[in-house]
Amino acid sequence: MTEARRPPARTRLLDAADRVLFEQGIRATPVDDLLREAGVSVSTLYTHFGSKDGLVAEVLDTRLHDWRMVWDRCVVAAHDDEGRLLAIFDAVATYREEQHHPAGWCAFLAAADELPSAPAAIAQVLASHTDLLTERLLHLSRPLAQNQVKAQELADEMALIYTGVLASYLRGYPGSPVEGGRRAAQAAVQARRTG
Amino acid sequence: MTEARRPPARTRLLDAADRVLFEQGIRATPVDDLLREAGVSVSTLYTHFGSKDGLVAEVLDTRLHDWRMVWDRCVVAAHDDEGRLLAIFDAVATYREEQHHPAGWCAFLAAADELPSAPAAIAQVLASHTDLLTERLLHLSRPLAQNQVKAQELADEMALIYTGVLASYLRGYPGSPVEGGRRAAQAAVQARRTG
DNA sequence: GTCTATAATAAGATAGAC
DNA sequence: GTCTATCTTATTATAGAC
Repeated sequence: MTEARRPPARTRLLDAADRVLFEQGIRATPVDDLLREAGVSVSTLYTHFGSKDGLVAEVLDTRLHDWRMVWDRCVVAAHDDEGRLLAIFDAVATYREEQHHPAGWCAFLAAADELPSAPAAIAQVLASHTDLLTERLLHLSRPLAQNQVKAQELADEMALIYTGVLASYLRGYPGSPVEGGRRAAQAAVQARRTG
Repeated sequence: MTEARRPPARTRLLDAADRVLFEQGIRATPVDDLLREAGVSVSTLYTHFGSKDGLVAEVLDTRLHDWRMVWDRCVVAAHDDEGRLLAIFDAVATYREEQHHPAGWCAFLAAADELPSAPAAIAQVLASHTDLLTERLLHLSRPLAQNQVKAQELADEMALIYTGVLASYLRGYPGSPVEGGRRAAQAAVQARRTG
């Protein structure tokens, strides 16, 4: 049996944090759990990341990068304007299945809730995530709206529905939020077409 | 000047907890902050509520009671089926303005995120809140849908949008979630009418 | 019986010495 | 990487005031 080479401690810690933090809750997870899960020592954490918050910031950064790529891919795969706007729901489903664990809801919103006085590193990732969301949704809404105001309204509704899908995983209801989200988004698009 | 009578320590602590816990974050708020804010001693907390979680459970219970009443009022004030379904957004606006502080997002979702291994008392309030939401939305959706399946779909979309409105306060975008939520909900109702 | 004040205990985050 | 020390926080215990 060829033995798999063990990744460096820094990588193992990042992976463990990504796996555990957002299932157990950020604050609910003691650093000891992460250290045990990763098989690293306390010093590894504090020399590489400075603090638990520093580790969280790096994990969030990786997640933002992954999310952006998945969303990119799904937008490109769509074949018309409506499909490109609705691609965010494909992206949510894909991201949860492929990239990260189907448990948990949204790492960014969880961080916003649990770390209200977040250090700059975390606050900045959250802001980048929100910027990506708002700018891209507005961009994708434009072709489907008669004017700039209507486009902004549609984009806001999309952000609302998307956020609702994520938070519904936390609530545990409805059972398949992505499907309901897609239906609600289609209705919003259609309303702008007929109205 | 007639001096206002000071409410009992138990009440002061409940009020302080309701004010502070969901603005600062549940876990981010040390009990000392609540004690100082309420002007009570440590023993008061532990004799009356048993633990910080016990206090949280009681505050959530009060909030559920208040929310149910506000929602009731707004449903009764509406004058047609669509208005009664959409009344949940009036209720959100009213609840935030009148009953509780406009900061913070949703006490129940925050508790679900921050206290994943919640004691029974808290888990039960959260379940009651979700039950109220799902049952009432389904009830109010029935007159607007041709059959039971469509009614359930509409109710799911409403729950999604409602949850999105609340979580949008956490995200800080869109700026006026209630308005976008109402538009999205109207589109969902209309889609079920035309489709 | 309700409340306060204070100290002791235990767990967790952080930091540094080795 | 281990070990130890410090700081914060939740919790409990003790003792006393109204």
